[in-house]
Amino acid sequence: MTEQTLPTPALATCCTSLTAEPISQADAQEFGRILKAIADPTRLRLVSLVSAHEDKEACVCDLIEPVGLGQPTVSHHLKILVEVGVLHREKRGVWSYYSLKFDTLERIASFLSPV
Amino acid sequence: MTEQTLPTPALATCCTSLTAEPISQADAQEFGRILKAIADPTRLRLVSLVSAHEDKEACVCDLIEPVGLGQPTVSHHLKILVEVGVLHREKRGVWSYYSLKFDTLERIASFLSPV
DNA sequence: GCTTCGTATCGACATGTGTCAATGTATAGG
DNA sequence: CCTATACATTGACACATGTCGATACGAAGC
Repeated sequence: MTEQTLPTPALATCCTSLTAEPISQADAQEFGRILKAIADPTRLRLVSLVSAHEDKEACVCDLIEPVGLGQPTVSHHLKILVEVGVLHREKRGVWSYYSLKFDTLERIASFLSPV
Repeated sequence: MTEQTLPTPALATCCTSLTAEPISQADAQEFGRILKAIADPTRLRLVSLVSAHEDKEACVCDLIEPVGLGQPTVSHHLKILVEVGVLHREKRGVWSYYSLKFDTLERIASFLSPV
């Protein structure tokens, strides 16, 4: 069964830029939320491992060893990344397969990209 | 007098990508450090306000009111942004003028940008 | 030198965060 | 059913972080 991320809190005109004009408090909150999810070494490695993995997806068991943390901790981090829409989770049988949501990452990248 | 940011911890071949291959623990640490500095609503607004301000620079007194926090708090946030090389600080007389360091922001943006 | 003004630093506090061990849940095989 | 497996959730803990008030610092004007 394919799961869904949070309903994107409707805001931020299609392509808000950090440096073009003073961003709103709401935009700051929203982008801060996503950035906070990425701004952790372990989660950066998780995103990296997932997107570089075979078929561009990975289950939890694929990630535990390379990351070197316990299974609950890895699951915890993955949940955070799914919640902000950086990763996508699809459950097949007993396994949870995680994959990258390109558009979210691209939105952040172009937001940060200076004019 | 013009001040200097931390000596960039030499690593990360010119243009590491988050999604191309599994990033090293060191790269994760380094990019996490910068992202953590940006991943705060207040600091996002500060960066935004600075880069959108007249002459693309601003002193602390310009930022206190729009951000709505105390002066020590604003100084604190600015210091964090300078430490990771997102902002540049130049002291002229009694004022500290902060400006954006484009290259750092661009490095982060291209790091996050999916292939 | 004293005062004033713009910033920086310090100490304290509440809150948030990363981690783990233990436990819960759901799917697949026998 | 019973068990084994893969994962999620919970509770607890140490630690980091955002904020403030108070204070220190340093340049400029008198």
